[in-house]
Amino acid sequence: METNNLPANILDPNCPSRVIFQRIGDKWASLVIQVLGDGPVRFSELRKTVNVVTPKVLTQTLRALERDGLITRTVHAQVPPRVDYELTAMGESLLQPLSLLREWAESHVPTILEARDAYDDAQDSAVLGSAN
Amino acid sequence: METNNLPANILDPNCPSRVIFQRIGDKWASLVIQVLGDGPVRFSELRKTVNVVTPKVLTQTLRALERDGLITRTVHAQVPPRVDYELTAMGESLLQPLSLLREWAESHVPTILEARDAYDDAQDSAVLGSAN
DNA sequence: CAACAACGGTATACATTGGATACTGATAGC
DNA sequence: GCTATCAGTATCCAATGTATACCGTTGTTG
Repeated sequence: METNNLPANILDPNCPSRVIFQRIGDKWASLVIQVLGDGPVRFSELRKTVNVVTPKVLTQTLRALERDGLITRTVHAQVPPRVDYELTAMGESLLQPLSLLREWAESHVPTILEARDAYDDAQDSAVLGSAN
Repeated sequence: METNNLPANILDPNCPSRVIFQRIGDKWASLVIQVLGDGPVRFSELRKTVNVVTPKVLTQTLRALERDGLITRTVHAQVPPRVDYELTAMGESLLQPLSLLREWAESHVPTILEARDAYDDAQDSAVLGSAN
């Protein structure tokens, strides 16, 4: 069964690859996946590790990831309740691409901060110049 | 000069690496960078290629990328005006990590769509079941 | 010569999303 | 019975994104 006869195209708003691409680039989803890379984590633990997300948004994020088959949600019948979130095999396969992006970000911090300073200085002097 | 004596940590909301990580994961920024991978593109062209972004948001995105030193903005003194956006060397260095993520998304489309169907079906029957 | 088109935006109003905070239900321990 | 723990919901408000109209400049067209 060929479900994928059209070429995937990130630039087509109707292509599912676009939605998926943006899901994994999501502010919280990408962080959650990386935290879960070390093994299962419960809700409150996740909330502490991923600084700082509100319970509502964390729940939304986790539900979306679960729906897409990237994580599993396991409820333990205990009181107080214990719910573990864990990467699926597909979720784990995302760790490497995400790590590369994270490493890129971490290694370019100094350069980017310099670029910002230079840009902001240029903006400031342009404003001052136009006031003359 | 060591500006980076603290270890970069995506999970620390005060660490610049986090801000940068989220900028490159931004809905439009990541698409713009990939479009610019083929060479300089002007504003209206970009707007057509990256379906479908409003001019306000595209401008915001481009300004942010320019400020971070990932793209350059070149105004040609013509009428009607011509403004070209182009990747810097640093911007180009982002192409490979972003491509990996894009390839991941494209290759996992069928699996994720199946996972969604299964999840939604399970939700539906749970709702029906609880209504009995 | 007046109206229009092309381009790169900006301005304004509105819809959607995200965030802060309070609260719930179940139960074990005091 | 009062309190704490945990995994969320509910509610309200702020920030962000979107749709759409509009601007200035100048070459072209009628």
